[in-house]
Amino acid sequence: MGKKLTKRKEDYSKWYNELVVKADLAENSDVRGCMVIKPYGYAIWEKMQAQLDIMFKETGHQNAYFPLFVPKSLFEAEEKNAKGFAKECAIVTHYRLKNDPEKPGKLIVDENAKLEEELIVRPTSEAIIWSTYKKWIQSYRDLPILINQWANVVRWEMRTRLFLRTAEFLWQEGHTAHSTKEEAVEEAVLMNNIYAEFAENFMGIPVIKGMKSESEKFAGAEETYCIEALMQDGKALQAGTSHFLGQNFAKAFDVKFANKNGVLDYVWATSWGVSTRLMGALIMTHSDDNGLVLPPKLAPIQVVIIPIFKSDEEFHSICSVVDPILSQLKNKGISVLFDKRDTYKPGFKFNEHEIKGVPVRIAIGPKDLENSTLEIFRRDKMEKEIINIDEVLIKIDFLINDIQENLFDKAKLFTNSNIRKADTLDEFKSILNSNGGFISAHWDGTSETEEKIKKETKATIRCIPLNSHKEEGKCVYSNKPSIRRVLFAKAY
RNA sequence: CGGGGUGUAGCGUAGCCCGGUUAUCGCGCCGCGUUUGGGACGCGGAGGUCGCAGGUUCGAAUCCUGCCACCCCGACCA
Repeated sequence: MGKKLTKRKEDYSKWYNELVVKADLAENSDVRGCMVIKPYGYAIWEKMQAQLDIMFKETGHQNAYFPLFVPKSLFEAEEKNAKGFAKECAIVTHYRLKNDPEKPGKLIVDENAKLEEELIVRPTSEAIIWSTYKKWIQSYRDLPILINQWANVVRWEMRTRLFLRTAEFLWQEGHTAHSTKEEAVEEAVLMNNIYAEFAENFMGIPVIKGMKSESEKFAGAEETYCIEALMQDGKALQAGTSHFLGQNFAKAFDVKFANKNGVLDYVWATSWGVSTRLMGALIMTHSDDNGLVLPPKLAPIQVVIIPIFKSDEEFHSICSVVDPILSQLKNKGISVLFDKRDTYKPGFKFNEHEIKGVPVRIAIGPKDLENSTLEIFRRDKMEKEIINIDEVLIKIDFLINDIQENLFDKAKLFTNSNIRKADTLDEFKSILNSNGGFISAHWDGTSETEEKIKKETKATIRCIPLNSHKEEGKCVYSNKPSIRRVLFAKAY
């Protein structure tokens, strides 16, 4: 294993992969396209889950759990949705194995145990959930239903990448049912806003809120709202989506309710989700050549304390200084690790915790004991300073807030300075070839043009930004009239 | 599913073209000693069906055939 990571643009994938493995977040598993999330990586995911869960519950949602298997007849009920996912499904066809008569000790599929109806391993749960909602909904008094599910899903992608695109991934999926269109649209927008708030305030990832074009919309949705983020290599990453599903699923699964006037109507729906892909966004937004950089709000270890000692005696003197700091930090709810391992040298520990992105590091040794000082280091700026022991709590408080803010500000500056306007196709192409990033350009609104631009440049419409104002212009490709700019980028 | 590539120790690799002692080196791992304020050093050690199955040959990691797996580029995608 080499010692340094080098994040050159052309090697960005390699850099990313090495980083994920070295920081002990995850690794490729022996199962095709699947990933093992290691304890340290999972701890970050748990922190993200916990925060999202709070935000969902604050907005009236409840958690529930639905089956992993979707009978094919349910799966195909909503045609657009089924068609959209058909090419990437894992399918259960049998329920039993038997001994191979030809090869002792080996097993083969028992053809007698063929399922009457195939089961699809959920690529998303709309079908199974809406078939259930049908039983739950009769009256407007049963609405709204605001449910979220934490689950794994399977999408048989041709090419996979740690966290960004794995055959199996973890996510949350919200599925809500409403009595009016307005309320459902409001819900879809609300959840997109919650995703944006989470991304920016907790992950330190600036995002652009927008709507998907027709061709990028979720299969089965009327509108797809999304948050898009820009990675350090100039490629965009879809970080979360929230869909207004109209009455598509209600019609497909025959979910009707009696309104206040006693008239039957189809239920209005939304669904929304974020996945372990957010981990990829986190890694690619903040990390540097020294390894992972974590925002304090998501760091499993916020502060690491490294003792420097030669003898047991020295170690005990250090402990007498460190112990009160430990308990004070714990009382404040700050997660701290006292790395007292004597099997590794301090220099090794410094590097290890840097690779793992621990925001604040404290080193304390004999010199400090003499002077009542300690060394404090911030991971984001790689700066260290010597402070008096009395100041340590105040300093840590300051750093935890400051690092969180600094990471966001830095990423925001990067994103903002990588949104460029293009008014001709040549300009468009030259931006893509030199800098990457988002390109704000006029578009005639047709899927044909979008497709042609994609073929010619590999860039796609990431979103139609929600905050964009109307502006008369001409489509960068077709020259036809356009009323607003949209954001293009090469995407993950 | 098209086009290209790679399989050698836990990881990364040399050797293959041109067959020939005991399969190379680095990291990691184990033991002992010295070290410990930025990824320690020395000495010793363990670890291999050379992807699998056939074939050619006195002899195969090396040549041939088949199979399998994985990676990269396309199409697909959170």
